[in-house]
Amino acid sequence: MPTDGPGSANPARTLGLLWGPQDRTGRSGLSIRAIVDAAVDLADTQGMDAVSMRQVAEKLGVGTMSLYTHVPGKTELTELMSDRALADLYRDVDEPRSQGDWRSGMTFVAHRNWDLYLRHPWLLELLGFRPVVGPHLSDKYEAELRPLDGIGLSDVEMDSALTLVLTHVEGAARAHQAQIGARQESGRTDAQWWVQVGPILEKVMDTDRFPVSGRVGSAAGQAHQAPGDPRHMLDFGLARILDGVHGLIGNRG
Amino acid sequence: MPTDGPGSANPARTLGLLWGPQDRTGRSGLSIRAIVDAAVDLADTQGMDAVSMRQVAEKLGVGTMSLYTHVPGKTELTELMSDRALADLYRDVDEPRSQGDWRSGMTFVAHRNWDLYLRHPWLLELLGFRPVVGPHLSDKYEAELRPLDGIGLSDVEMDSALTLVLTHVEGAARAHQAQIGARQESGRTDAQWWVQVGPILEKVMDTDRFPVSGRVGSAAGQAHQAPGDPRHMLDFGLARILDGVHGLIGNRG
DNA sequence: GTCTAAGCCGTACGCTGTACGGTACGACGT
DNA sequence: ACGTCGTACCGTACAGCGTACGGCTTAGAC
Repeated sequence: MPTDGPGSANPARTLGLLWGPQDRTGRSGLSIRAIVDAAVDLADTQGMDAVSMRQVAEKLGVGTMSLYTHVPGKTELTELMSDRALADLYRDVDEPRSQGDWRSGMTFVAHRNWDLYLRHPWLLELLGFRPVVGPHLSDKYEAELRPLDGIGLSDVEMDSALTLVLTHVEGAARAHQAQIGARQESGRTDAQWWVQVGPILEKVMDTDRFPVSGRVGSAAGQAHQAPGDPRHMLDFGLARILDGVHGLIGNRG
Repeated sequence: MPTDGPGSANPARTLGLLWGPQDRTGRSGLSIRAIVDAAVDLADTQGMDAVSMRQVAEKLGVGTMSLYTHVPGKTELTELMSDRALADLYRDVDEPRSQGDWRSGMTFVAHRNWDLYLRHPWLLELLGFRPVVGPHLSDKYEAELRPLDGIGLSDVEMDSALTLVLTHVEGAARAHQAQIGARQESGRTDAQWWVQVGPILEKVMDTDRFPVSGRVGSAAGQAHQAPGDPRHMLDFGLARILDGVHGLIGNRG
């Protein structure tokens, strides 16, 4: 019985919680929705580490164990959180309707997901487990597939292409979050980090052993003033990926 | 002071540990290398959750607090682990030398990283923080840049392209690990999961509201017999990405 | 009014990382 | 050979975690 990391032991139970009514309140006003909202708020403001059953309960003015009346455990709570986080940004399925070409549509999708991760960075810590198919994720999936519909991809290719874009954004967001986190932990900006660490690395990495990476690493470091630039990474990768998808269409004739 | 999540508060200290001598042993045979090896072995066989200071110490037949003589804390230990994990696969910098075209070279790089994550899945849990620039990562960076050298990319583009490929592989590996983890947690295969959950989803997702995703999701589910196919995801994405990079070269003339 | 089910929650257990202070040993100066 | 000192080692303790268990309290059915 792991104490950490989401991943419901009983998917059916979680599905019931996700799709069922979440507003049924008990006699102290407690409800699934209230619990999840409190947890999300805690995660947004103080990070996922602050989301403990004790702290969520305290925020609600309720005993710790009362939460277990409504939620089977922390695993399920985090799964509910990850669906709730999508509620803000994907309320209207129809918004990015088929206006414009597919490329600008997918760019919109990518930036929307980027914003999502900026707003709820803790989502990155919950990902990487069996996808939680909640109502809001379904809306999201529908909305994000539409730009790819009818442009010459097979159904399976549509799914693959979307997954590719979403995975890329997730990776870029993870890199971005890495910078933020490390920055405020060390109290140093990236530029300062580069100034401090750069010389050490140059000393330890003799150019004989690292001819290519010495040159390239310096160039990239100079260009970004940091060990990496997630925002540039997002745009560069998205451009290459969309080019690749374009080629997939073209080759069909 | 966070109790969880790597990210050294003192990067210089970690750098010293990474690049300095790790074999200096005390009077009970304890050394940085021994500690890190024990931790890696624990993570490989029982997952990252099993890597606690107490368990590592017990595995070494040593008191828990003795570890702190050699390692400042768990944060630094995990950083040392992530560099050590690269040791097996990237011992020889020169192996994937400029034989063959760049495309097959990068395919080799991608599969090598895929293998890395299969062998040490816990690496995925440590990523997403400031990159730990250890000696083995430096070897890796050098080796992986070489296929891209001299094919018409700028230095910054070389770095971007490599990052793109590596991020993609990481995402695919994360999806793969999600399947593994959830599978052995629920005791169900993906096919069984699909059989169990599929009907529930079809009932709850009326086709009026989800016209595109209903069709595409079914097709993808049928094709993969699972909510996703990480291995297919790896190949499909890599092909699109390399096509995109090829286009970047071609456009230059 | 009574009974029952469900909501609420205090306590306790085993786990975590690590601060602190004490012990014991290896090396070195004399 | 002997005292001294730095350092390796480690026992204990503390705050925090998820949650099992059992008891209390209350709303609703009859």
